[in-house]
Amino acid sequence: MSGHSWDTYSQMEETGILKDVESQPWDGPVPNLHFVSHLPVSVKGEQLVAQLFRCIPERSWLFQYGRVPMSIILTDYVWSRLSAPPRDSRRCKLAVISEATADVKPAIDPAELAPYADYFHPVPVVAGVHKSVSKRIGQPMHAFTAIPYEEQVIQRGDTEKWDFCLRRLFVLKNTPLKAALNSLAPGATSLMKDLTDARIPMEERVKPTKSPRDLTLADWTLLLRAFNNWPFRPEDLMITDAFKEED
Amino acid sequence: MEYPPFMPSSSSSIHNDMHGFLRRPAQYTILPAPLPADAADEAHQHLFTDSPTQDRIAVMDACLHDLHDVPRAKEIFELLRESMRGDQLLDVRLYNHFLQAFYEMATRKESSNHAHWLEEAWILYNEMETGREGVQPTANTYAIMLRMWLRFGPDSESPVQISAAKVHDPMSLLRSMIGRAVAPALVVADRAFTTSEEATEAIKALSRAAVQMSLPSIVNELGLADSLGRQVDDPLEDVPEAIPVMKTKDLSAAVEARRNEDGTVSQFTTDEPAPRLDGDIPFNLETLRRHLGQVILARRVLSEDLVLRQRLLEESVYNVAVERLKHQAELFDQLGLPNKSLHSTDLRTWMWHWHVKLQARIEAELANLEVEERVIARLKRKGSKEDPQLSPFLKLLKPEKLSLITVLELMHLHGSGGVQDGMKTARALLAVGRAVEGEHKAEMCKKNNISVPNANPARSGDQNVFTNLGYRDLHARRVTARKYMEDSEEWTSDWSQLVRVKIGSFLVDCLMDVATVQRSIKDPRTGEKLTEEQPAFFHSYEYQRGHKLGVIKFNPAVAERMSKEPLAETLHPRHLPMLVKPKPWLSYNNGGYLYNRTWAMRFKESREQELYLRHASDAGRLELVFAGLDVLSSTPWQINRSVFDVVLKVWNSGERFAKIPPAVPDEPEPERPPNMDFDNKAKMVYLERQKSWMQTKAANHSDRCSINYKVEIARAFLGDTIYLPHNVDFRGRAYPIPPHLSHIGDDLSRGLLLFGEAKPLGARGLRWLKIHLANLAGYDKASFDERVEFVHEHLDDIYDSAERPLEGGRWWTKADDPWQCLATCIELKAALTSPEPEAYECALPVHQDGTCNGLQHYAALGGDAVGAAQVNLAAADRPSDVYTYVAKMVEDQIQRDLKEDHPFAKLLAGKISRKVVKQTVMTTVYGVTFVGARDQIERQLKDRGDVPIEQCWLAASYLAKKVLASIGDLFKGAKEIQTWLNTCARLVAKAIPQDRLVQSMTEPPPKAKRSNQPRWKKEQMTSVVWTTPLGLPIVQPYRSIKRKQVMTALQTVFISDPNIPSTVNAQKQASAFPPNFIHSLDATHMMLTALECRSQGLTFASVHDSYWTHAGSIDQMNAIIRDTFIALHSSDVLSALAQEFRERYADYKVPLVSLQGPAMKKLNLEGAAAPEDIQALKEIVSDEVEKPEEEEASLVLDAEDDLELEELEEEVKPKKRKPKKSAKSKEDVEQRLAGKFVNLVDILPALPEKGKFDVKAIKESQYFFS
DNA sequence: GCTATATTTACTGATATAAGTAATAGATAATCC
DNA sequence: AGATTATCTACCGACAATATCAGTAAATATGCT
Repeated sequence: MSGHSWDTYSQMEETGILKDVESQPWDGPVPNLHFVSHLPVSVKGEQLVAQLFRCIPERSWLFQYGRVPMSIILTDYVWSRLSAPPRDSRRCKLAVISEATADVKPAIDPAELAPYADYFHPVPVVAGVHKSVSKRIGQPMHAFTAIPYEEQVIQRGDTEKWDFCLRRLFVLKNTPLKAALNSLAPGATSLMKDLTDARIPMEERVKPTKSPRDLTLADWTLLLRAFNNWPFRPEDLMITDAFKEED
Repeated sequence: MEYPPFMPSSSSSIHNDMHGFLRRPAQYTILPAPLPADAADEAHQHLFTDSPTQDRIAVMDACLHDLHDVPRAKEIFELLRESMRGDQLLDVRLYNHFLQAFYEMATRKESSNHAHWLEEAWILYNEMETGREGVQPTANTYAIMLRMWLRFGPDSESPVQISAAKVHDPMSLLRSMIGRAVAPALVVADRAFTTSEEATEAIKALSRAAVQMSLPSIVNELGLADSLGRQVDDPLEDVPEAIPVMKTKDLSAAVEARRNEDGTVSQFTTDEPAPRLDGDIPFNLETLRRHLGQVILARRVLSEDLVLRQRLLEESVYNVAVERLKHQAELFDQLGLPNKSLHSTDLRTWMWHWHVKLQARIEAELANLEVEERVIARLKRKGSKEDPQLSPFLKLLKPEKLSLITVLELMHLHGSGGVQDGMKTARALLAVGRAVEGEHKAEMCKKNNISVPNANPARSGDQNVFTNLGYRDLHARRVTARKYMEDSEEWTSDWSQLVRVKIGSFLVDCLMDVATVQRSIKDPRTGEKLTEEQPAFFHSYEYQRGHKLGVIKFNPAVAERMSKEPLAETLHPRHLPMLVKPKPWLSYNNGGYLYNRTWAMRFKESREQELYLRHASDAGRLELVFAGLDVLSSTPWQINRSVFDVVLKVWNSGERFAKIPPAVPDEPEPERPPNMDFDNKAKMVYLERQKSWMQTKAANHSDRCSINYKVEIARAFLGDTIYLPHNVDFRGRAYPIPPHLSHIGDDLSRGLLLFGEAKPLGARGLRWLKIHLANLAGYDKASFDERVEFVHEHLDDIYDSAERPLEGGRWWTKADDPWQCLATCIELKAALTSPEPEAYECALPVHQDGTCNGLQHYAALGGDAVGAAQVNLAAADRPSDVYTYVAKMVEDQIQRDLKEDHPFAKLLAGKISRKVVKQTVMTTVYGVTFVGARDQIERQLKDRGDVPIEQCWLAASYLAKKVLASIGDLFKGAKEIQTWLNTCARLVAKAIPQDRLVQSMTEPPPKAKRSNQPRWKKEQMTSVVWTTPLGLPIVQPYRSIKRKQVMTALQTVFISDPNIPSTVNAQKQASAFPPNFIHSLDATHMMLTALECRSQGLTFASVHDSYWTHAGSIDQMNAIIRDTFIALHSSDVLSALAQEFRERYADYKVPLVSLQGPAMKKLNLEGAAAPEDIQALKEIVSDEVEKPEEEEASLVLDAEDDLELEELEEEVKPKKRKPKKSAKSKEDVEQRLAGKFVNLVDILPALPEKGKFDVKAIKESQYFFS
């Protein structure tokens, strides 16, 4: 049983372990279920945390029970990506999604989690830096708790669109929006006028020179609204990656 | 051993000659390995040019074109000549080009610059005369200078005074010509003269000079040239090749080109007085050229109208395409429909409009660019690093052509690279750049209307090419033809990847900017119809395993349109069969298509391959390779009309049929499960399905596009005799160059092709036709008699298939190869129902395939009787089937395991079919590993469906071990040889040339850049090179190529610079060597067979190890196949290879550090005498150390640091003496193992012992090839 | 006028990216202390 | 010296990651006598 497998959770339900969990309405109180995880120090860990946040707007996975809080221990590296504010060089897709979906707060003072060897296993092979995965072992750790917002800026069913726009635009994370928009779809530059529309209050408008990395959550929300209203928006948002063919 | 009576044995002299040829003293092409990237020096430039130099040459070439910027060209030219860089690329034709350009500048410019340019020309000519720069005047040179003298010399109407250079009068030029053995007749017929008047003038001038110099023979020759120019064209022109050589008998007797050893034409002699000048027929330059061409090429040149048709075919695609687009657009305009929606749905109309707009845009942008680059050029200092200018390149073609190329290339790339409705940017940019380059080169090829040789140099009736004399003659003729052809062609330089990408990006960027479409959709909310003008293309990115991938995508409106109508417009002439016999291969890059530059070998990204080929070609060692290719290229084909009709019907129906995928998917798109919004698992499954559905759809579409090409090509060539020009891959295997429709293609392509000529079957041929049919139907494991019987039993089905292919029982569609089966059914029925079946003339190719050809060669090499029997090298009553045998071996082992209650044995018992092991057995020749074998078997098990899916993987693991072990047991000889080859390659790849060793130790590490790589690693530049018995040098290309990002208008693209040398990939070199070596052998066998078939008058074609000829000729071909195989393997191929390694790598050293790996030890342990081998290795080491003359072998090289030489010597000396006594101590040996070098040749393992099997036994094996 | 220094520009190399390590995980050569 | 760890994983025939940023080298501007 692995925390990575969706089956694990449905099996837990089947076995009745979660029987005493009371479902709460989304705008109700936090359910009596709390998800705790120590992310594996590997690619899988990053994958998992990203997936979990993306379940929030769809209210899938444990969020069927309501706004289940998550407490997660993770490496400094992943944390910095997850919590990077606008303009930060590490600002990324994950940061925007987590900011949009949940109130993420540090749970433990990172200093309490150091030194690494006192609290964690496995201990790094040697203190020196190795490569890739093993170099991350021994990094300082962070812990946070995320409570999904009652008010979701990502509407149910819109996760795909957010995913799509974020992915495409973060490719050109430091390129002015008016140029970067082009890679969204043919004619997508026309979205720019929605972002600078005179009817929008001045402070809410998004400057065409702003780059994806600098966009605030409000900016993204505006952008996605425009995208959603755009009749020419692309259709297949799910299958967008190139596949390498075999035989 | 004797052939069975029905196999005619060929004349024994041929056999002796071939055996003799294969045992001739070896001639290797040996060149130094490339130097490490950080050690490249000037001397290195001689062999390997760097990219900046290549760019400079290309810019210069482009500047010269149409006198675009002659001063700049000259500037670069002088720089290059001065620095001696890339001088192997500075062809004499380039010098001539400059002379020509100077001449034209002198004639064109109104200003007073005449004298300047003329002076430049004479200076350059004088330089050429000295021969200092490795180039010598050619006929073209003399012609240009003569023309210049006539136009501007003191006797001309407009004399120009030249003071700064020595000017040569006709006498001086003539003297030089004679000195260089250049025939004056060729000079006066040279392409430099554009009109008959000019040529006449030249003849007069030279004649006068000859008279003054008292050279009657020259006077005669020129008189002859004059009269040749007045000959009427030959009325027999169109008679096919059967009448060889020349037309007018008296002329051929009168004129004899005397050829020197190197193939230059020195003189025309005539026994008779010069023919009387015929005043009635005016002198015609073209006529003279054609006649001379025949004399020089010693063969008929192609008739004018055939050439014209081919020329039209090769040059007109773009013209045809543009006409079609235009026509379509006009059609819509004429209909007078302002209706935009109609307008917008037609792809061709769109393309036309893009083309029109793009043309204008290119012109404008190019003008900007030119100004910009001029400014940059003025600002930039000389010598500073600069990107090559683009405008000269873009000026090479007219904007309309650039525009069309861009549009067509982009449309052509639709769906490539696994991108939905789009393409990878990098590929698109390169493709466009390459297309522009190719088109320019083609234009240059077409520029001069030169005679094209027709007949094959290795014509039947010629001297036997395997004899010394015959070979030399072949060589001499080829060199002559080559010189003639090359001197008449424009020289063009190759562009670097960088230039291609930049050109591509310029054009694509323009296109994306201008191309728009009207896109209409229904607003998803309001349902209202919306129309908007949108870009037709857009640039975007996709991700592939977290890696960014730049893509160019089509607007959905365009994509939708494209998925419906496949475009035939994007076909390129280089992708089509030829209407005339391909130009014989005159050298490594001259042959095949008449008006497109084609290479005799397909290179990987490896300059080394090119270099070796060029050297071998220039040294005349490739005669038989070229001759063999010429045989394959000159096999005539035709489209099988009956099959074509059926294909067309099926195609137009759009249905799935006999491997043709349906036009619209026959499976519905997977539905979104309702629970996917909250069930992640369901979502995943859905996405998976969706993805695979899309993939199938894309695959179907690309299949249909490819079939569409085939059908279109077949349609275009219905009723024609066509030819497929061939070249070889780097191992020497031959392939037809046209990629779409050729006999090497899929079943459909093969079914659509027939030999160009039909030949009577005869009794044996009829039998073979039946056997062929059985083979195609999949009934190929039985004896010949049984196969014939099979056909007799299915005659009804066969007749039904032939008569009513679609309406009847469709028996043929169930065959393994349905389309070929249909073709054969039709032929067989036609034969059997004809009044005299045995006299029936049949054009269908009948195949003889080697059974596991790779293993056959291994068995022959190792004299392995057990293996030989398995692959039908030994005679037997019925064919032996390896796959069945191996399956049985595995099954037996499973039965044994069963007794021990092995769980997988229980699961798999009785399920080991032939099919399960087939792929693995086949791929052992390619060195398949355990992992690969397991995957293959897993797939097969899953296919069977009677093994639980979740157990497949482990079961496959269990089976793979057994299968591989069984194969190893069965083909012991093969395994040993494989290991030997692998070990040799591994050692070679780790070896370092001696001079590098000393040098790299001596010179301090360049700029103490922290290198974490040990020096010896960086010095590993040696690829495995060997020479096939036919003389073809083979260079394994595997290196660790470094790619870099380069900036373009759209994005950066990640490309490599093939000119930057990089270290070899030792693992790949080693693992690929066994298959490559075997393939180089089967290629040799095929070539020998092709040559022999030609000399015996058989039509021949091949698909690597499948040899084709007419049914009636099969017996004869079978004899030849066996003869050539025996000849090949009687020459002790492996010893020759070992010997070649010893010579080629004589002074290469292997660092012992790289032999420490377990594989090396294991390899030595695995051998028959494991401990002895180890001991031997140790002995060698101590020998090395003790030999005083082997200084460098005992150099200590620390693995981590680059030590100074002094340090080395100090360290070495004490060690050198010490080990003598303690050589036996294991620790000592091991200690000395680290950080030392041994001679590569000393540690090459001994050849595996050869078994008892005598390869001559195949004479009696019916099923060897069958 | 001319070199020394400051500033700008060009170039190179490193790094992050997405996300069920593409559908899969065992052997082996290479690399670290 | 010996364990650990990246790298394959069937040959050929048709190829191929990229935007951004930090650090450095080179070029230009500024400063100084």
